[in-house]
Amino acid sequence: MPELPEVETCRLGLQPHVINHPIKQVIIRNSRLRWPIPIDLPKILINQCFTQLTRRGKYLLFTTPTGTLLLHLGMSGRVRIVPAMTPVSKHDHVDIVFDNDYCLRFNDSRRFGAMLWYSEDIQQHPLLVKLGPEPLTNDFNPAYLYASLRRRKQAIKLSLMDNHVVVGVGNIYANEALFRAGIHPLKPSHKVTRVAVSRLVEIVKIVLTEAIAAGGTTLRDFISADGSPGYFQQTLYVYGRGGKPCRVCDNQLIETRIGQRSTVFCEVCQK
DNA sequence: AATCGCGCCTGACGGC
DNA sequence: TGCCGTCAGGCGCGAT
Repeated sequence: MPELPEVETCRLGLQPHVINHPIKQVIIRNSRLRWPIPIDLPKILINQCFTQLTRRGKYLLFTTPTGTLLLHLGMSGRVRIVPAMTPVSKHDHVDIVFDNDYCLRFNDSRRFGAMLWYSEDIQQHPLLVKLGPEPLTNDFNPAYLYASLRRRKQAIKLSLMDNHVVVGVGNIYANEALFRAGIHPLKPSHKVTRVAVSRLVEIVKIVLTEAIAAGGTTLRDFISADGSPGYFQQTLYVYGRGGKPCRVCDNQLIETRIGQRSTVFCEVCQK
């Protein structure tokens, strides 16, 4: 389940292998992802190069001179760079083959992912245009978040996971950031104090940055491996630890559901 | 505009 | 061993 740090790690790992390598073949074995892969994608991409690989939220954006390939990994999506001759495995849905006979291979068992083409300004794409700020930029700052939360009565955890508020904070990091900021996940958004909002902004940035740094250690063998997810290398305080003792105060962690998502917190440390 | 619940999908896991 | 139900979860979307 890639969160922003995994997507960023993926971007950094892919970059040297996909930029400025002419594409000679595109193989679509299964086009039924969240939305169908455009049928004419091979025709569009062949003989082009990706000139840039960027990220917006959890979307990877492969720029070409004629448009942008948009890739989302959903829950189970993985991309690897492998020799084009490598035998395919179950759920290997797409190969983008470069002229050096390596290919970008997309595998996605649950098919929540997406691969789309957009020939206009990608930032205006319907899936991107309404997204909130990137968490690691200065657009995500205490003044912005406080103003944004004031209009919202829903649980702070839901706001934090809402792409209109800030992108890239999924369930794992929402749980972790709220714990580390000492904020109860059910607290109504507009009741979180200025001070707590400031702390939350800072913590979100720290948690994500740490995770990206941890992911970086797996980059070395990116070509062969499906890099193990960065968050496993990060100490998790609450996620997946319901019923276990809090790492800070030893009190038993509470597990509940907020918006159909598993939520773990410490009722002593989080107010 | 905010908010809520639904559904897409497969693999892992527990119970019998 | 096998079958079946349940859970996991990003996130767009439609309804309110």
